[in-house]
Parts: sequence; C-alpha cells; structure tokens
Amino acid sequence: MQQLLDNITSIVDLTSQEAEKISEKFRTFFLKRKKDLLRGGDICKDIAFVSQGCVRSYTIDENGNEHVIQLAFENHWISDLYSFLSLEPSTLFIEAIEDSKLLLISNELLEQLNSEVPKMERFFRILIQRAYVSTLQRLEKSFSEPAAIRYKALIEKNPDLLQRVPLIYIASYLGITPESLSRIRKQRH
Amino acid sequence: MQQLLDNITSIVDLTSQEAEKISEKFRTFFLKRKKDLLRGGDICKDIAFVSQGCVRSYTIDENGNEHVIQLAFENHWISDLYSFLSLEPSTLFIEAIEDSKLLLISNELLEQLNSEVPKMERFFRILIQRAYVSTLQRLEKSFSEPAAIRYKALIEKNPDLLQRVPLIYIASYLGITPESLSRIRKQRH
DNA sequence: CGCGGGTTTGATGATGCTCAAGCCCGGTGG
DNA sequence: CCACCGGGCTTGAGCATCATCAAACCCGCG
Repeated sequence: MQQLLDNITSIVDLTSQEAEKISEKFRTFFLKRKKDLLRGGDICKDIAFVSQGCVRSYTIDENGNEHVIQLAFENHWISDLYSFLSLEPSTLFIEAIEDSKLLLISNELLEQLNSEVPKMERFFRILIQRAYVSTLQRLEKSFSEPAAIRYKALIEKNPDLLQRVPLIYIASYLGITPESLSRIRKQRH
Repeated sequence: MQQLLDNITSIVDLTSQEAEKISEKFRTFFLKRKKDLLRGGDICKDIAFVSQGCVRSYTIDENGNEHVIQLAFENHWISDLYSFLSLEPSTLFIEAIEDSKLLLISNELLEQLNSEVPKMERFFRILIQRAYVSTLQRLEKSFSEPAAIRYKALIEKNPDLLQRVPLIYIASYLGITPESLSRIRKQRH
C-alpha cells in the first residue's frame, strides 16, 4: 500500500490524513497468471494499480485476432477507462501475464475519494494526460517507423520486457504478427 | 464565448460567476489559413478552443515527412499537451486549414482558473480521458483494419471532412500517403 | 496565361500478413 | 521417470497492402 502512496506522491503531495483516506478505499486482489480481471462485454468496475507482477489489456477484433493495448508492470495503472467511466460494456480484456498483486478501486469509491481528497482528481488528470501523450506518440511512431525500429526502441526502453513478456504479446503491442517479430529479431546481430 | 461555455457545460454545470471567471481568462485569436499557432521547437503556451474554422496538428519525422496527429473543427480543443504541461519544447506544429477563430488560454491562467473554479479540473480530466480513449481506438484500428476501411469509417463519421480538409491531410491522419488514398478512393463506387 | 498546390496514375519494391509446417521446451499424467 | 502433449517460437513460400519515385493532370488564382 505504501507503494501506491509513493506512486501518488510522485505527482501530488499528500497529508497523512489524505493518505489514510486513499489507503482505505483500495482493496488488494491477487490475480493468477492467465486469469482475467476483466472480460470483454462486462462492465469495468475497477481501476487497477499493479503492485507486483505484470498485466496486459487487449481487444479481440472481428476476425478473432487479439491486439495488445497496454502492458503494465509494477507501479503502473491499468483499466478500461472507457467502460469504467461510461459504465458501458467493455471491449477490452485484462489478463495477468505473471501472478500479480493488484490494488483495486471501484467507480463509487473513486467518486467518494475524489470529493474527499480533491487532489486525487488532479492526480488522475495528470496520469491520464501522460497516458494520452504516450499513446499519441505510439500512434505516430506506428505511422512513421517500421516495426524493426519500434521494436528496438521498445526493448531499449524496457529491457526486462524480454525476460517477462512472451514475444507474441510484444509483437501484438507493436501491431505486428509473431512471425514478423521473429524475422525482425533474426536480422542484424 | 457562449459557444465555449456551452461546450464546458455539456460536461460540468457552471454557475454564472464561474462562467464569468472562465470567460475572462480566454482570449480570442484569429488564425489565417496556412498560418501557425505553434511551431515545433517552441513551447506550447496555450490550449486552443476552435470557435470557427478548422485546425490541424502534425509532426515532422526524421525523413521530413509530416504526420497529422489531430484535426479539430469548431467546438473542439487542440494543443500540444505534452509541451503545454511540461514546458518542454514542442514536437508538434499547429496550423489552420481554414481561416479560424480560436479561444486561447495560457498555462498560467489555466492554473489560476483551476484553483478558482475547481470544476475545470474535472472538465479537463474528462476531456482528456475522451481524447485518450479515442486515440487508443485509433491505434487499435490502425493495427487491425486496412486503410480502406478506416477511410470509409472516418468519412461516414465526419462527412464534411471531404468538403473542408484536403485529401493529403486526411491521408496523413490515416497514416498513409496521398497516392494510396487516391487509389483507395478510386476502387468501389 | 501560367504558376503551383492538390490530386491522380503508373511502375516497381518494401514491409508485413497468411497459411502451413516444424522445432523447442517445460509441465503433466501415467 | 519418461512420454507426450501444447504453448511459444521459428521458418518458408506466396500474397496483400502500402510506399516510393516519377510524371501528368486539374483548376483556382494572381
């Protein structure tokens, strides 16, 4: 739980009372490898902070192909924001890649928290801003750079990805097939 | 200015005092076709609400190719959020496609506004959330669907695009070249 | 009238996909 | 303890999509 508070205070300051109010709204949840936190079609009732482990979100398109939207290691957040906020059925699946420990907060408790600790509104705004900016960059790179370069950049920025995430998910995150990634990896060095 | 307030109250309620405080922080700015609001390398000092006209943001990659990031008509917002919030030099250009009327708010005035009218924090959080979600969908579609289908969907959702935005920018927004878009348009009907 | 931006057309090639097959290896059950 | 899965990864052949380069076209506007 301290880990969560550290994550929040890296963006906004908290008094100990505020920290207390935050802590009591989150609940711990253990998710085994390959198990779902969210299934497409369900309503996404929680936002998750990854305390330990590794989690991915993905969609399944009309042809039945998976597309990894997000990869979240420790100290990152994951959710289907659209469903969480609109209360519409989700189009995303969220699944553990490793046995993971999550801290969850529900929609209702987040509403409460936002009114009790207005700073949290700011915190989440900044969190979402960063996610938005990085998604725009990801989009732009996917238009301007071939997959080989995006792969190299991804691994350099995140070396433990290779140890912890199967290549099929890395390929999907990059928007290519496992076969293409395999061929990319074979080239050069 | 009423247009701006309408846009805000479509998401959060405002008292007339709050509306007043908001109005006085924005300034009107006319931007001629082909003129820049922001140049890459500069710091993005304002967020813009498009009151009339049409504006685009784009990057220029290492090879000198432009990539349209955003297209904003009336009642939409545009900025380089990354630069605006971090005060780092921008990587984006923002340019008018049509003669446009913008309402601008600077970083400092927005800070003030956020503290005077805390609802604005909420408003912008929701605005950014929506932008984030739609960018994620755009990314996923660009991985899962060929350009021809994305083009069709874009035009159906936004028919006046064809009247108002040159095809080169539409192509770029879709992540393809003008030549490819031309060929897509030639096929089927 | 001619310039120039936007669009089209054609030829060729790169990137990445599909389908099919095989390999490697860790886990499970007999 | 071994045999046999089965998931993850690789390899190959052929193909779709889209890019590149070069040229021509169209048309509004100075």
